[in-house]
Amino acid sequence: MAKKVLLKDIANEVGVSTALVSYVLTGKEKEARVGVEIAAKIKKVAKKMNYQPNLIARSLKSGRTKTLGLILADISNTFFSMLARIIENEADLHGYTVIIGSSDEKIEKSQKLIDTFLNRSVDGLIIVPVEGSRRQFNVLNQMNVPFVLIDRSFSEKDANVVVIDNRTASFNAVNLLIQNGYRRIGMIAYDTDLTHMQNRTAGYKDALGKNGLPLDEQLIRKVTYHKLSDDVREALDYFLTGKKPLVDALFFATNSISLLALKYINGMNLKVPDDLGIVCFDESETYDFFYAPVSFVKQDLQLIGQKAVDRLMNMIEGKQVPRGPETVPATLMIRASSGNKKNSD
Amino acid sequence: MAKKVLLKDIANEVGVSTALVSYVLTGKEKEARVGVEIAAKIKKVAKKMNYQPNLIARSLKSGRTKTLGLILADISNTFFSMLARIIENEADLHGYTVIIGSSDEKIEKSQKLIDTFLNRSVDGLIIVPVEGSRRQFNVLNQMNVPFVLIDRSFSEKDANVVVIDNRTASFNAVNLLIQNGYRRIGMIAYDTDLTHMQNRTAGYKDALGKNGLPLDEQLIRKVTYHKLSDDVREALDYFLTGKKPLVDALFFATNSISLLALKYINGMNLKVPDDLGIVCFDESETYDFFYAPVSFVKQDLQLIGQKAVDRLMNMIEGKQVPRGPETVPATLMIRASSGNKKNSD
DNA sequence: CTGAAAGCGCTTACAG
DNA sequence: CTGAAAGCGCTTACAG
Repeated sequence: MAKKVLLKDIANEVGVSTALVSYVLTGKEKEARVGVEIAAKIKKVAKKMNYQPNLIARSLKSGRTKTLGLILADISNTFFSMLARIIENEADLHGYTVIIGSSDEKIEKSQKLIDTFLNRSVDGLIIVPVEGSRRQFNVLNQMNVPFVLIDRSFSEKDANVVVIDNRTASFNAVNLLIQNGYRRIGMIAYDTDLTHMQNRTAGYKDALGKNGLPLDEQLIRKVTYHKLSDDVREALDYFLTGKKPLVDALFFATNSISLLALKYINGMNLKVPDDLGIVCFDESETYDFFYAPVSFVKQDLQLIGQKAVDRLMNMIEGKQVPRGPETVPATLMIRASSGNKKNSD
Repeated sequence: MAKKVLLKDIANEVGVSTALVSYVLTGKEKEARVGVEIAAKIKKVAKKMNYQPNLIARSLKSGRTKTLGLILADISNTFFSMLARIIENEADLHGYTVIIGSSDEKIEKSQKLIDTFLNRSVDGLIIVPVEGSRRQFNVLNQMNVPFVLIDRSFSEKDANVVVIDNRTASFNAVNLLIQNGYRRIGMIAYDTDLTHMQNRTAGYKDALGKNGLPLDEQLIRKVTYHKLSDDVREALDYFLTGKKPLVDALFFATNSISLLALKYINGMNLKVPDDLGIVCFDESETYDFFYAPVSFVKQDLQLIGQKAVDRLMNMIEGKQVPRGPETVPATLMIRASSGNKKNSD
């Protein structure tokens, strides 16, 4: 690299100490009561020489890097890449840069990313937590590292979480299917203790209960992230390929599940929404292209990203942050896939 | 944050100087000829105390950050988020962390990201260059900053570019349509001087010429990124909504164009591939869901990411890098949307 | 109002 | 084989 211009160069040029230059260039000329003329001259010279501070040096001294670490499940999944984009924008508004990593839903990867980011002295972390990784956050808490969880958490009382109201969102989705005349509604969900899944399942049950429909636990099929494709296929076969289908509608608990399921259903000998009603979770471009445009639960990603960054900023600056999860509303987008199947009844 | 354990702490614990600890922990015990026993002890204690080096301090001293800057057009676009994922993985294999930013195809944003990344002392940059931003790279060259361009460039002679063979890929796509009986083939492309577009257009012309079809410049419609939706719609209306359609097949030059076009065509009163053959550029989940699964040019993103990172690593390490662009092959994925329309002729 | 100096946590020539 | 010390480029109490 070429020789960069340093504080010292400016100091020499102007004929003052580096201290003055530093004060002026970091906006502390008032506190340090730097002479007005000298301050003006320093600014002018700095500009002329196109001075760019060495942020590494500044960080070493200040202990702050103006950098956030963001750990997602998978940046190549649209849901997360959109979130990443928003978080980068929000962070930038506060003068922060973001480092991103994908955990692939694996504890070890998540831990490795946390370690890497801490070694790089990030000022705070935004994390989509992985099943079974609770310990990681106890450690972070002990270390006093500012962090906020997004999308999911481990318990309702977790202090620093920004999530949608999954239970209500899920209730609305399933309730829509019921209102539209479907009666045997199956669900495909992840097999995990994370709260977002728990709540989505709870919302499903709420909707059945509220409408006086019986709960059949067999109609909630659990799938595993690491063999998702097979599991989804198996679940759909279970639901639909018997002599008489077990369900007349399905609710998919995430966009990754939805994508695979829709692809498989696309090749099946049945018609959505007449033979099968569908509501999915999370947005996807593909929903528009399914022959019956897909109804889905839309999360307000902008708001999630914004709240997560705001909250983290407050923690970093040592401000008091309200305890308990921060909940953001979700919207049910009603399209063709969810009925009206039996309006004529 | 909690008190971190420092080199000094280990030195005190073992009863040696920080120099020895540093040598041992950075694998220089051989060169520094540290005693075998003392080395073993240092390692043991470091492990016991869970020492994590302060990478900021190391960077300040060494002048290297083991960080790469990655500037994409838009991380929320699947094409780029998949690429980002691959580049992160590849960089990690070399012990590097990646900072990502989205330029939104704007020169100023791209410049701002470059400045931010340089201030953070990244060791190198991987950049998807923006229309009209050529100057940025002259400056980087002067500053001796290692960087490689991906996906596009400014001229064929550009030294550090990793791209697919766009001209051939495009030729193959259009040639397929012609082989399948289509005769009046339109193209929607970006209005830009960047080489990838130039080459995709050239490939289109090659295919017409090779097959003895006349070139009608009116059938190449140029659209602008910043009003893409309107422009694509306008182009499609031009092509298809006259009394007699002007084309019987269309070639879309990027996935962003493809997505909008397919959505619009989905609502039109015509049948793919019978009334209209289609080939798109770049992969998309949505292509599977279009009623006639879409044929497309598939880039080898893994190879692009890998070559880009490898090349950058070599530059960073001061190795000789071969001049000229590095070209990666593309694959034509043939599905339903591209015909055979007129096989019966 | 301004300068000399310490210090952030490392790495690495240098001396012994 | 090992230690004392300089230095990376900043920031900031301290002294004057």
